[in-house]
Amino acid sequence: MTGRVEQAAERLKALGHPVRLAILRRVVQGPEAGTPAGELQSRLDIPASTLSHHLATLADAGLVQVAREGTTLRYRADFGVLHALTDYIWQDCCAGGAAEPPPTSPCCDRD
Amino acid sequence: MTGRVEQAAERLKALGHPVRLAILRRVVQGPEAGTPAGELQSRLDIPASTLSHHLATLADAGLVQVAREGTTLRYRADFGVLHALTDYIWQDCCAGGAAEPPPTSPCCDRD
DNA sequence: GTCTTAATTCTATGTTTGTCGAAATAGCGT
DNA sequence: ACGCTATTTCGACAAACATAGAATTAAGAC
Repeated sequence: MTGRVEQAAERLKALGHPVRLAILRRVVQGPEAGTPAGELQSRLDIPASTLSHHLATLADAGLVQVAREGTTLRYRADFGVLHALTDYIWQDCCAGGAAEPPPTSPCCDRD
Repeated sequence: MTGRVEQAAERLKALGHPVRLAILRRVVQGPEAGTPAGELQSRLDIPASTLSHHLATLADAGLVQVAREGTTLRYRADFGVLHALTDYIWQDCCAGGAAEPPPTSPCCDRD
């Protein structure tokens, strides 16, 4: 029974590593059906075991999902979870503050 | 010369801890001038040294700012940085993907 | 069954983190 | 200067994390 805060923390921590951020980026930019681990490995040029470890961290946090296709495993991003996470930051963690209206709003007025 | 990815990772990692998330929440909900460390300590009921350690992590990441006021140190959230971080996730890390339009937009349509 | 490819799990090692009591520092009042 | 309060820094320790080579599992082709 992990609480909401713990879950958000786990996900943020999972994102909190340069290599995992790079992995996520590649996964996001890859095909919607998912990117094979092997392709990530050759693109990012890191040992397979290290990559696998990071992928497991991301998958455990729910940020990516896996699907087997023959001998290859395809990883794809879970945008819903990612979304819920950024929402959490503003709506659950940072709501109700004196400085509530941020300098610029979170997404809709970037120009 | 820390790159953009490394900086984002550092900030996400700083947020990736339940206690620090709780600290940030309190800081956000506190006065705009900043919340004294002592008040955070009594509210969160953790040892002062532990709190100080977490505050340093948040401050090093740039998520909170400190200002001295006599003997007390007031911590306040840096909404700009927080904002830049959630923006980074969608605009730099997750841009250009097949599933680019998220299920719901990051902030402006929550009802 | 054997071979090959894809990826994970095992094992080991060094590094970083989290915790917190004790000691040190910073500022203010007297 | 002295005492008092607020907060940090030090020191120690266990736990978790990151890395990566070696061994293993999984699936398909022959």
